[in-house]
Parts: sequence; C-alpha cells; structure tokens
Amino acid sequence: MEKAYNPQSVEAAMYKIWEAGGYFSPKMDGGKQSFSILLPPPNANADLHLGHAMYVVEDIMIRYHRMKGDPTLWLPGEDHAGFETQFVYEKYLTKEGKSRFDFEREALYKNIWDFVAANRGTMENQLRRLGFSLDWSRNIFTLDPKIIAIVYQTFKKLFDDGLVYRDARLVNYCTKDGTSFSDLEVKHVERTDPLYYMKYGPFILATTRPETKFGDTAVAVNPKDKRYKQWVGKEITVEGLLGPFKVVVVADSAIDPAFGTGVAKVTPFHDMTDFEIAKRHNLPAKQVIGFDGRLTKIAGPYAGMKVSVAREQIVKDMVARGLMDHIDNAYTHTVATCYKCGSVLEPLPLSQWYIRVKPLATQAVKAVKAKRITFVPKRFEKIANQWLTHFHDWNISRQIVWGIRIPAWKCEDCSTPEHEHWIVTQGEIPINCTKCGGTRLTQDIDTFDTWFSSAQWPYATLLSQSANPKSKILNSNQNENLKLKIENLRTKTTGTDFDTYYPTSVMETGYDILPWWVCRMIMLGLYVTGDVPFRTVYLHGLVRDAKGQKMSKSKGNAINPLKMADQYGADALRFSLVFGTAAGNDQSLSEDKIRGMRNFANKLWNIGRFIELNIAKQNLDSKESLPIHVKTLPNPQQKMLKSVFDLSINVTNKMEKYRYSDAAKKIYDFTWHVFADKYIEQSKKQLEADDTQTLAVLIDIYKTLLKLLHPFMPFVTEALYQKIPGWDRIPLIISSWPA
RNA sequence: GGUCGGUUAGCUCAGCGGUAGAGCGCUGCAUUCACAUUGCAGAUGUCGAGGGUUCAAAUCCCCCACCGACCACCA
Repeated sequence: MEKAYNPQSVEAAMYKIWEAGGYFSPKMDGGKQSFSILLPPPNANADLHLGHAMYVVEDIMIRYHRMKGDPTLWLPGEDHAGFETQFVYEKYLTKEGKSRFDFEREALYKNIWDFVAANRGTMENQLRRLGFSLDWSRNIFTLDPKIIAIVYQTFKKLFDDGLVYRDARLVNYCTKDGTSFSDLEVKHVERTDPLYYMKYGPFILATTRPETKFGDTAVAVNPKDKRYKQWVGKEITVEGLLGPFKVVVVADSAIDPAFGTGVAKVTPFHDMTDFEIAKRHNLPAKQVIGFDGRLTKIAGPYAGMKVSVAREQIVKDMVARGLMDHIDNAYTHTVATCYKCGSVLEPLPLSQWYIRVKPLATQAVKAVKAKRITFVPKRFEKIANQWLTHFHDWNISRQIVWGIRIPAWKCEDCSTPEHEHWIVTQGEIPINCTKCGGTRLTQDIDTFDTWFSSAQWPYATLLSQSANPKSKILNSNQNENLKLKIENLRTKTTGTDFDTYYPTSVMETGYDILPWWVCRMIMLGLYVTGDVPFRTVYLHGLVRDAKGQKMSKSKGNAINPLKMADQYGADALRFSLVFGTAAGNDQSLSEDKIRGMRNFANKLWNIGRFIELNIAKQNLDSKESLPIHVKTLPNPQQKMLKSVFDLSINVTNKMEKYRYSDAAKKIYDFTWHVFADKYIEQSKKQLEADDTQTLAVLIDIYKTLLKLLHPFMPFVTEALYQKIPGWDRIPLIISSWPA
C-alpha cells in the first residue's frame, strides 16, 4: 500500500466494480420492505454544482438500506428543464447572431434536442464521479415517450374531471423571454420609482404607470370614501394626450382610501387588481401593451414604443400639457420581475390552461395532517401546509417549444371568441370535433410548464417500468369528489416498479423547491394514484461559501464539486457536506473543511496499511480470515469489542432518525481518537510480540468501522475492505450492516 | 404587511431539558516507530439581551434587538 491515500488511483476503479457487478439494481427479498428514492432529476443540459452534491444524503440512505438487505432502488433521471434549457439555448443562438424566430417549431425543437443530447453524458458521469449508487439501468429522461404518455393521461383526466380549464385572464408575461409564468416564477423586487399624480377629470390620482392610461376604462374609489361618494356611478370626462375621453366612476373595496388621493384609474388589461375590478363591474378592457413589450395602436403616436421609453415620453408630454399635478420621486414599492432574466413582467391578457388547485391541495393538506407524509426537519410541514392552502390556480401553459406540447385542439368550426371549444386527448390527434363534428382542428401551440410533468415524476417513472402503465391510472368516474380509497386503486401487477416502490420511501431535495416540486408531487400523486408519492420528505439547505455568502460563478466564490473531488477525493467532499450540518439549514463549505476530511480518509487508509504491515510481519496468509477466540481475550480487548458494538447500535439509531451529521461524527471520533490514537497505540506491544489474536481483533474492529463508514465514504472504504484478510469476495457495498 | 430561520470558542457550524462540543485556526512539545494529510499536551465561550416555567434551560414559554430567507394583485 502507498504511504498516503490517493483517491484518484482507486475511485474510478471502485465505481466500475460496483456498476459492472450490478449492485446498484435492487436485490429483491420478499420478506423485506423496499426502500426507494427518486433522484431529483438534474438538468440534462447543465453541469453539476454543489447543490447536486448534496444528493450525497440520498446515497447515504441508499447505501445504508442496501447494506441492511432491503430491496433498494435509487432511480436516476434527467430533466429537459423546459424554459431553463430553452433560455440557455437562446443565449447560444444570440451568440451565433440568430434568434429562435429564425426557425420553424419542429426545427427549433430538434436543434435543442441535439444541443441537450450533446451535453447529457457529462452530467451522468459527474454523478458517477461523486460515487452515487444510482440504478443506471433505469435512467429515464423527462421527455421519454413513456413519461409523455403518462403526462398526457393525467392532463386528460384533469380535464375530464373539470380540474383543468382554459381561461383568458391576465398572466405574468415576460416580454423579453416571450412566455407566461405561474405565480411561483414571479420574483418580487423592491424598487424606488416615481409616483405620478395626474389630473384626471375632476380628480387627481396617483399611478406608477401613466403609459397605461390609454387602456383606462374606469376610475375607482372606495365605497366608504365620503369624499367621492357623489361621483360613484357617474361618467366623467378626462383630458388625455389623445384628446378627451369618458370613463365611469365605480366603487370598489379593493381601493385603499389612504393610498395617494384615494382615487385609482382602472386599466383592466394591465393590472391584476384592475382586472378583478373590471370583472366585478362589467367594465370593458383595452390592450395598450403588446406581447412584444411595445405600445399598441391604441396609443396613437406612442405606438411601437417600448414601455419604458413610452412612459418617459408620455410623462414629458403630460407635463407640457399641464396634465400632471406633481411627481413623487421617492416612492418605494415592489415590482414583479422575471425570475430568470430580471425584466419587469407585464400583466397581459392571454388564454391559458389552468389547474384548479384547491381540490387537489385540500387532499394534500389532509394527507399531511394525517401524517401520511413526514417532514424532516419538522418545521417544513407547516411551510408545506401554508403553501398548499395559499396556492392560486396554476397556469401550466408556456409559450416555448422545448417541452411537452399540450394535447389540446381547438375546433375552428364551432368556437366563438366568447366560447372556445377544445378537445383534449391522451396525445392522439383527434379527427372530428366532439361537439360539432367539424374537422378544422388546430393544436394549441403551447407546451406544459416543466413542473407539470415533474410533479408527476414519482408515478410516471415507476409506471414507465411496467408493461401497461395505463391500467394504473384511475378512471375519472372512479374518482368522484376526489374521495380516494387506496385499496381500490392498485391493480396488483407483480414485477412492476410501481407496485414495489410506490409510494417511494423518501423524497430528498433542497427546501427551495418545496412549493414548486414537493407540494405539487403530493397533489398530483394523490390525485392520480390515490396514495402519497413518498412517505418522508427530507429537505437539505443551501451550500454557501466559507463566509456564508451565496455561491455564484460571477462572484467567483463557487466551489466546483468535481474539482474538489479530483483534488481531495469524492469521499472527502461527501463527508464535508454532511459533517456538522443539520437538515434544512444552510451551510458554509470551505476548502479547509474538505481538506480536513481528506485527512480523515488518509487516516483510515493508514490504519489499513498498519494492519497490512503486521500481517506481513507475522507471515500470515493475507487471504485467510483470522478467527477470534473471544473467551480467552484479555479484558481491554473484550471491552473494545463491546464499545464497537455499542457504536454500531448508536450509529444505526442516528441513521434511522436521519441524523447523518451525528452518525458521521460518532464514527469519525471513534475511528480516529479511540481506535487509532488509543487502542492501536496500546496494541503495539502485543503486535511486536507477534500476537495474532491482537491482530485479529484489530481487523475485526476495522472491518466494522469500514462498514459503518461506507455510506459516507464509499470509495476508500471499499478499496480498503477488499484488502483485508478474510475478504469473502462480497464487496463492501453489498456486505451486511453491522447492527 | 405576513411567515420561517439564525444569533454557541478567532472562523464555519453541531447540540436543543441534566456538569459546554466538532472541524479548521492558535500555543507549546515530540518525531527515522501505519499516518506531518502525524502524535501528545494546551488555551479560548456569563451558548444575542431581558423576563418566566423547572430541582435543573444553550435547550421549553414570553418579550426585545440585530442578521438572513421566503411570501404578498398597495394602484
């Protein structure tokens, strides 16, 4: 053995042994409860970052259960990451001097497909590099036809059950990225902007958006506001830049009398509140801002101007015309921006598909309250409940091509502007309209929000492994009032992953995607299968730099997990991520810490080397195991064996309670400061006298420690285990857990 | 405006009802002995402030302060 542990020389070889041996695939054992985790599918197109390295927690759970002999499945997947990936691709196009509008839909889709395909393998190999014992034989892509088929079925079922509807309302639209978003993708940022007090007929009113004035169709005051009582219901004439126009005054409780002058202009198509007011009072609406972010024809001479430019010009002109009363330049408010590109989002009127969340969320809340799902740490149960009770209806339409196209067709024959007739299928192209029999059907050009398919990941992936996924989905009529009974749902089909592994045991991911992903999986999982998608939710925190700052490429403080693995070994990186960190809490990671854990791996290595040297010294067969004669063992050795046993029990308890930091610390401390520093030192005398029993005990303890440590540091422990005398050719990865 | 975290050794953090812990750093000593990616010895904290519950509180409750995160249709 080399004097110092060199991870580079063993890690790749160990992974090859595991993968070639098929140890990542579950070993069935009828008597045992299965254990399963789905890897939160990383973006197929992107490199792994430290956030992904946190999935080491999953590998720890998986390796632990595998060693315990449970049928253990860790299922890998890759995410097409719809908008995220299209965004990256468009950036690439921009560099090439092109834009997405230079391509037909099919060509663009194919280009992105190839773009992603070119990068896919990278991510897989990075997961291997970190030692993740994923069952690659089951690896699945979110755009796999089998997944798409299930996503379609779910959509159809939701539609048939009245839980999906199409509605024209204001959406959060990014005019730069050219798509709408759900409420979750909206990032509210605080800003200081001018608040314009403009003259408005008999009133003065405050607005931040004078450029939308051309779309005003009313003026609103609070019904309790005495100052304006006499105006309610009356029509007023307002002087505008395009000449005088008339609007009505309405009373609506959405208006805060204390804000500005207590009078607000109502612009139904460009403000969420105004849209609601307009609905309540049956007001007309006019679109002043187009989907390109420029003013429409309605704006007369300002048409074609970008919003920001138009605002500046309009303010100038209003001031010149004496239409502006005064301007407050220090008004602080929050603005809705695009989480991705940072542009201000425009509320714009658009027809989209929505999921009626309430009935689904109600079931989810019930399941959580009934403890059918446990949260680690506990506090996230409350947060999940808050989300589930506050979700708005979910806009799942995206105006992009990279994703699963929505299987809905509009009948051009019987649709009217007021009432569109849509035909939803499970993917097959309809021939006739279900209502009028017409044949002029056009498919919706939008794709699903990535999260709509991600939300189905647990049952979609597991059903994909079975012969006939269709049979597993509830029929709509089986599902009245969403009162689901698990017993009725599962048609037992032996040998399918769904039957064996659903519900999965643990969902482990970052707490930052609790609402986006975890909550939605619970809702759709319950809806489609009648059972929760997982029994336990374990959430980890963000990894920050040594000073607690968020890591980012631009700041230059990002630690590259692969680089760290190359430099110090994947084991050292893995151990660093769990050592001294609590579930759900953000952590700081420094290279110093990783170095410290590398030193521990080296310590472990050198204990092995010490044993090897003593085997050689005593001229023993390094293949044969050394029996221990417990009864004749001196007291200190008996005691030591007992304390190792206690350690195993202790560590097992911690593992069962998801206390990985505690477990890691216990083994670390025992191995280094009890076993190496004290016990081995004390044994040296007997070893000098070639006492074989002493050596046998040493080896026995060492073996146990390697086992306990294996889930955390799989590479070095496996390499060492295979060097120990008496190695029975069963690799450590599938050897039995010591307690 | 709402919700949730955090505040413990120089730094980064565990612990969360029973005499203050780890990693890194620091100080001194050792060293051809498995390991300098080492060993031995050591220093360092009224566990953010105040109040309460308890035989006992860093740990539970209340209140305050300061950081941080997330949410939210104040035009």
